[in-house]
Amino acid sequence: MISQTAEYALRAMVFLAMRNSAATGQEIAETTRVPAGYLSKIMQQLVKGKLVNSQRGIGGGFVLSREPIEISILDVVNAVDPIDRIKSCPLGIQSHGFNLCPLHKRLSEATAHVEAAFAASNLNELVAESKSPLCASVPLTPSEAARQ
Amino acid sequence: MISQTAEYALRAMVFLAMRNSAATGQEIAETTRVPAGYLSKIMQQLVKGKLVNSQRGIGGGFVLSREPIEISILDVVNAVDPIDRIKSCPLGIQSHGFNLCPLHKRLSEATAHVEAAFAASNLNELVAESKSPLCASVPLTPSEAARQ
DNA sequence: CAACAAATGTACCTTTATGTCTATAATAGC
DNA sequence: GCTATTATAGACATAAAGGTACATTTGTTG
Repeated sequence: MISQTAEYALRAMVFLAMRNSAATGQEIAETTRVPAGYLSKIMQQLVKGKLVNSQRGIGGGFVLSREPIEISILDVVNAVDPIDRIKSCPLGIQSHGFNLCPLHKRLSEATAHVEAAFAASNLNELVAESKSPLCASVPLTPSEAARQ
Repeated sequence: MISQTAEYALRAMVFLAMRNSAATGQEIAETTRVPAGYLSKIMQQLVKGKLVNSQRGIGGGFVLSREPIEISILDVVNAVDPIDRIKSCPLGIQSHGFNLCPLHKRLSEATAHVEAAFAASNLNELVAESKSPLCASVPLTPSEAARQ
């Protein structure tokens, strides 16, 4: 449904939303169980997407650039892994203007619905319903780790 | 949203649904603009998934194994590229039984909705609304071809 | 200013998805 | 049985996603 990268980005953003202070890449990586090196790349994308601010040096780290309620799941996903909505049929008929064939109409509708759901949800909701930071307060069992 | 492979599989299935006779891999590939070699692998997956029957030799090819109305988009997608619905939080907490954290709950709901939409749609619908075979009755313009 | 802590940038590696090619096996018609 | 035609199977190639490692830059602190 969403890429691994988007999943990682969402975990990091939810984690940041639960904190009031800056968090280092290391902290985020450990808590959200994302490979540290890879996370740093993702964080850079989030910085470029203006969703987080970064600060180097001691006491530095990453902070949300605006209130959690102002950031949707869609914002996060789009920052790292843009959903490209089907707008014209990939098979290329334009004889009906920009109509899509029935198949691609349905695929496009499904995408649109997911986009709408993601756009309607914000980080504040996710935090408000959480007691523990994400789901990460319990270590993975070996079989769970294998499934990752 | 769906993989390239699933997209190809769907095109092939819609094409088959519009025909009453068997179609060879070559025919399907040309009409649906799928690389012939790759399509043949996909067709094999559809055979294994019991969605189509195959017949070798002269006059052979592929045919739907049951009525188009009996085949959903979800059937096709699952045959080639199983959607793995999030059932337990990938971060591995089970302290609330099998509850998901709010983030993964939403992702799971989005997936479920797409699955339901795909399950509710059948090949017959797609064909009934189509005049031309898929959207493929008009050749691609160079710019469209580039976008593929 | 020196030393350190953190993000940033870059190069490389691994795995998976996508695509190509060739050989093999089955089927029908002759 | 022979041949043409078709699917099947597998090896191989390429591209993209995911992941690792390390050097570089920037800011903070003393």
